Amino acid sequence: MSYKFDESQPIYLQLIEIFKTYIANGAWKAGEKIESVRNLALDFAVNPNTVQRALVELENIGLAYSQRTTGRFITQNQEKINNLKHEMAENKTRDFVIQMQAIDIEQREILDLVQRCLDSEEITNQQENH
Amino acid sequence: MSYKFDESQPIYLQLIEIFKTYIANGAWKAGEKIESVRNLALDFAVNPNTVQRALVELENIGLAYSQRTTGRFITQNQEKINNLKHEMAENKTRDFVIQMQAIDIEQREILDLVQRCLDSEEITNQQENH
DNA sequence: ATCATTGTATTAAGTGATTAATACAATAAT
DNA sequence: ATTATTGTATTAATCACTTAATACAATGAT
Repeated sequence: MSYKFDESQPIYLQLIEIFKTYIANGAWKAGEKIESVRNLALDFAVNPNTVQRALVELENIGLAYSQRTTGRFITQNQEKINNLKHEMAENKTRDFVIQMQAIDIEQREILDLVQRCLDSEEITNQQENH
Repeated sequence: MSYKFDESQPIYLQLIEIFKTYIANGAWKAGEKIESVRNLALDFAVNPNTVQRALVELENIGLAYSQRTTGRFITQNQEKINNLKHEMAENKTRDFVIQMQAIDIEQREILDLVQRCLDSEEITNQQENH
């Protein structure tokens, strides 16, 4: 696995975002057991304490739960996962729009840029499928 | 002025982003003198050293220059400012699209979310104009 | 000429994130 | 029963960011 972290932000915050992304996109499914703290630490090449800190946050927001010696699991509440996905999507969209308006990009231009970016990504994906 | 900083990221990096935004949206115009390090530090309620660090970075990327005791100025190269704006817009768009695809949002849904967000922002702006 | 303001530099201290090295308790596997 | 693995907790050390308190040199304003 491995991962390139952004040096400008604490790793545990980036891990939270990564784990939430895994849950939102279905890589980690409802009720599924996730890797142990120690294995995740090996995968991401960070200290187990740093992984632990991120996972505790996942529990605090109800996305995971741990059984002392059995392991850690994703919430079995599928609706909670659906909500997570929708909230992440809306938050990211709002942040994006606010940032674009802050640098004085017009509405039509914002939509055009997104459309153009999606088109170029699509071509990339097609190439990868060959 | 004042500002609420994100605790998850170094302030000097956030200042760089803020200053670049000022240049991109025209709040700080080409050739214009900008406030002194000490005044900016007061405005943003941070240490002068932190402002200095951000401004040095602005110089390193050619967006500003300083005259030892006269003050600091925005680049007089308007094209460089135009390029900054375009690059910021494209980078933010690419980051946004990649993040949305990471949480498995379809292309049409991405565009719909942006459109819906723009619509709601527009209503807000209209209300503010009364 | 004098003084205030400018960018710049230096040193020290404090804070938070991270790593490191352990240790403990509970359960599953053997 | 024994062993390995699990989440969890603790303590110390390191590093980067930030603040703080200065100081210096050059220029504009008076």
